[in-house]
Amino acid sequence: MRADAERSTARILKAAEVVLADEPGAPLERIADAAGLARATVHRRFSSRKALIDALTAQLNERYLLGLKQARVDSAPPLVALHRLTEIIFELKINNRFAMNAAANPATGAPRLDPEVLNGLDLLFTRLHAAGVITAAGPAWCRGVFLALLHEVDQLPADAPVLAGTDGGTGARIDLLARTVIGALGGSASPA
Amino acid sequence: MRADAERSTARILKAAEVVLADEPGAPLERIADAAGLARATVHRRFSSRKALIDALTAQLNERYLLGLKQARVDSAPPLVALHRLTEIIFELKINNRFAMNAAANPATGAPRLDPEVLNGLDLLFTRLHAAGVITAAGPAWCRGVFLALLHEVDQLPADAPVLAGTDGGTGARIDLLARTVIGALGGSASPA
DNA sequence: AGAAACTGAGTCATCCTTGTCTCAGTTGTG
DNA sequence: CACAACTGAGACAAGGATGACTCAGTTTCT
Repeated sequence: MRADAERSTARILKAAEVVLADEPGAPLERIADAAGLARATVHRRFSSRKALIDALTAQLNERYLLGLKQARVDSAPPLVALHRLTEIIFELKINNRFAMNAAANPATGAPRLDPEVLNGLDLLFTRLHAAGVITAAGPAWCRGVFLALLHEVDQLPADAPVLAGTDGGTGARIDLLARTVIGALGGSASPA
Repeated sequence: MRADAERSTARILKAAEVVLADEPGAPLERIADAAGLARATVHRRFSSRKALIDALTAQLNERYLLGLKQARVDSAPPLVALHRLTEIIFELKINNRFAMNAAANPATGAPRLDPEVLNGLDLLFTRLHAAGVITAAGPAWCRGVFLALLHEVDQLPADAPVLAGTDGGTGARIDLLARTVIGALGGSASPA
C-alpha cells in the first residue's frame, strides 16, 4: 500500500467518526466529503458500509487495549487504576463517540466490544471488589454501570450544577465520574 | 372516527413499539404485518414514518405524566416517591423500549421527552436533595443518571451476580436500581 | 337497511443509498 | 524517468422504503 493510500484510509476513519457521531445513518458520501475525498475512494478502501463500521470498531478496540495496558489494570492499586482508566476512557469516548455508542447498542447490529477488552475491564472491577472499594459483585454489571455513567458525564453541559465550583472541563468530569461509579457500586464515594 | 379505526390505531402503535424495539429502522411494512394490517392502513393513520414515531413519543409522555402523578412525586415523602416511581418507570421501560431509547438518544432525531415530564422528575430529585437523601445537586444530572441506570438494570441478564440471592425478577431489579441511583448520587445506599 | 367509513390488495412513481465500473489524470516510488 | 498505484468524476444498475392512489369488498353506526 502506497503512503498516500494509507493517509486516505486514516482520513476516512477520522471523518467517519466525526460525521457518524452526530448522524449515525449518514450516507457514505457525507463521510467522503468530510474527508475531502470522493465517494468512490471510500468504497475502494472499505468494500461496504459494514466494513467501514467494523474498522471503526476494530480501531476502538485497539485503543481500548492500549488504555487498559497504560492504566496497569492488572497490577496498579485498583483505585489508582480506576482513576487512570477513567481518564483514558473518557478521552476515548470524546474521540470515538460513534464507535462507543455503536458498541454499546446491540440494536445497531454493529460488532460488540472485543472480549479481551471486556475481560480487562472486568478484572479491574473484580480487583476493586476484592479490595473492598466497592461492594457490588458481578463485573459485567459494574462495567455496564461504568460505561453508562461515562456516557452521562460526557453529555453533561459545562454549566451543570454538579460541576459547580469547577471549570466544567475534562478534569472535573473525570472526578465526578469516578466518584459516581464508586458510589453506584456500593463504595463510599470519597470526594477526594 | 369509527370504533374499528380507533382499534387499528391502537394496534399499530402497539405493534410499532414491539417491532421497533429490536429493530429501530424496520420498514413500516413489518409493523403493519405485526399489527395484522395492510401497509396502506398504517399510512392512512400516520401520514409519515415520522408521524408514527411522534405518536409513540406522545404516548410515552402521557404515560410518564400519569406515572409521576401516581407516584405522588410532589407530595409523598421523597424516598417513598422514588421507590414508587422507580417501579412505575421500570414497567414503562419494559413496554416502551423503543420510545424510551429514542427519547434518550438525541441523534435519532426523535422528539425528546416533554418538558413537563422532565420537570416532574427534577422535582423529585430536588426534594431528595433537600431531604438529605442524596448529595448531588443538579436535578438534570440526577435524572440522566437515573435513566441511564434504568437502562442498565433492564439489560441485566437474570442470572447476573448482582442479582444473586433474588429471583432475578422485576422486584429485585427495582430494588437494585433504587439503591444504585441513591449511591451514585451521593446518598448512603441502604440495602433495605 | 342503507349511507358512510374503513380496509386489503395491488399498482405506481419517486427518492435515496449502495456498490460497481470506467477512464483520464495525478502522485508516489524504485 | 517510467511504471505502478492511486484518485476524481461520472455514469450505471439494483434494491429498498416511502408515500399516493384506486377500487372492490367489509364493517360500523344510524
